Amino acid sequence: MKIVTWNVNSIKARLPIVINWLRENAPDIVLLQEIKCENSAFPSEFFEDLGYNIALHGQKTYHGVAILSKLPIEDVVRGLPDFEDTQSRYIEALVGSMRVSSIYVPNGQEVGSDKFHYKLSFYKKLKAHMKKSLEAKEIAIWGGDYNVAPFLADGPNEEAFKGERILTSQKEREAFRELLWLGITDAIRVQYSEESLQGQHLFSWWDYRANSWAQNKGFRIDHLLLSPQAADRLESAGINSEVRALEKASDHAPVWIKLR
DNA sequence: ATGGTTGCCTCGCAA
Repeated sequence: MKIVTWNVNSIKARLPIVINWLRENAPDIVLLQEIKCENSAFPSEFFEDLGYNIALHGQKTYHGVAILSKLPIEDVVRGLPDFEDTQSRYIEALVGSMRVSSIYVPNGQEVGSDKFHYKLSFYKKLKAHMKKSLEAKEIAIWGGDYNVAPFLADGPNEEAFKGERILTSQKEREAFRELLWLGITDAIRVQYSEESLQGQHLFSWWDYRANSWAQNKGFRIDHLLLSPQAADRLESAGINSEVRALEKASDHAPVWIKLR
């Protein structure tokens, strides 16, 4: 069972790249973020042709999340429960015996700004929802763009973690780690420890600006978080960073896991 | 370094 999360930064702009990647990698479940279109504008037929069922929580111009699955999709939840939000950032569904979520956490723009506080409140509600979900003892996978680089190995250098920068500030990293403290597993980090050679520079996002990709100045901000029942079945995990080098690439690469 | 680039029913905004 292969599951991937990918912030595509507009599904319409990314359609050929995404379709090709799905054809070559054939994941069973695809969690998309930043589709940047309303449900009615989503190019569903291209994905249906590849055998995917589709659940959408879209929005025009900004945000928008989706779940694609070769197995039937049931019990769809749109929007983070108990969180008033005009932005489409959360969708959850039952796929077979698995509960899967596609999450686009607010960027926060600047530490201390209104958007930053919105980001922290999103995290607070996400934590509450995850805590409740864990009680069901299901195989649960929360994948998405968390807009936080949790550990020092998840950025280009120590400098990137100094001061109060967005993606790496103390408050953001703590908000993310609080999810882990619930008993949740960060799939990439459990496969590749911070100390290991392979664990270095496992980035999922490179800014379009400042020649970040060419210099490999990226961050690991896209994560697949697993309930204990899912973590017990974790076989392998990885990031397809080579996709970032393609013409017209998203600024994010796909992050995947295989579960037994 | 407050720049840089990309996408959007765009001429500013969010990332």
